[in-house]
Amino acid sequence: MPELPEVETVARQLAPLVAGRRVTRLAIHDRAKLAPPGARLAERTVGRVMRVGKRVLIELQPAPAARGGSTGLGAAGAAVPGAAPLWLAVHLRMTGRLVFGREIPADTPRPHVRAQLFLDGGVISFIDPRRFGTFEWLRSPEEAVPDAVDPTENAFTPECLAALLRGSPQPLKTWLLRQDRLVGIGNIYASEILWHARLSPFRAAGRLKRDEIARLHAATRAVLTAAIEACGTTFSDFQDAHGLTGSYQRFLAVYEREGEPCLRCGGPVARRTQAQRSTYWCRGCAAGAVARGGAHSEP
DNA sequence: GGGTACCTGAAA
DNA sequence: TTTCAGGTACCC
Repeated sequence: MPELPEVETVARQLAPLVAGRRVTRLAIHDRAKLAPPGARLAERTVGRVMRVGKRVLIELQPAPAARGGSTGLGAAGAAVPGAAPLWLAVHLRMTGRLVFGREIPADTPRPHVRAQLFLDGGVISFIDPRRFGTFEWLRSPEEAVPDAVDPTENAFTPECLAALLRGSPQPLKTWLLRQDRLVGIGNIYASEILWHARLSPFRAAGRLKRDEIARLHAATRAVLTAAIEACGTTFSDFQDAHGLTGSYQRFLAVYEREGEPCLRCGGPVARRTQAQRSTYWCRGCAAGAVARGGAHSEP
């Protein structure tokens, strides 16, 4: 379930459930996707849980006994095992989910449970049918910060967006999926954002006019904000006791609505494969922008 | 850039 | 049986 709003939702919902709990052990049920942490895990305490880009970061604070010096160094200057900060960075990719459960499950994990972090009074399970998800150990959250702008942050302004777009010949939809310019937008929200901005997915990203960039900026902010408020978009309805679900699917304007009437003009929603992914858009609504800005192989 | 690969399950 | 799926790394 992972675009920016879904990952943000996971981090927000997980944080209060796990903060302050003591770590007991980590279990990897899948082939090793995660190297040993290189530091002691037991006796650490879960600290912050946050989203960075599309990843969830879980802070594992040093064990109290090892916390004596804030430097994490012993008297001889050697690193004290367990004293260094440690962060578990999880990328959910296509089908990954992080679920917190209060009961410790039996030794035989449920299907698709690839890893579990056992805590006092509960367990964080990583469930991932397609096994695309990834784990990584970090020493600080800064290591996860991508060289790209987070569209929910204040630094994301129309001027910032204009600078990012400048010179790119890529079609807008493809450009929005890049993670090295703006982080967090995936296949659902790319189509949704462009519909709200009344822009064709096939326009060259670097050729937008000032007012079009303003519309794209506003739509990006509005769609992501609304999706976060709705706790993201959920299609499959797993019935876990503590599974996370969102409700933004009720607000989707074009995604998976091929042939249905456009909510704005009533024309049919179109679908076309673009860079091996489905793009949904309304020809009629995007046509105005095309007429003014010039088509980029508009079908 | 585009194409392919990584995986599995659901739906057509 | 084939196609499609919320992502990204890697190949020419």
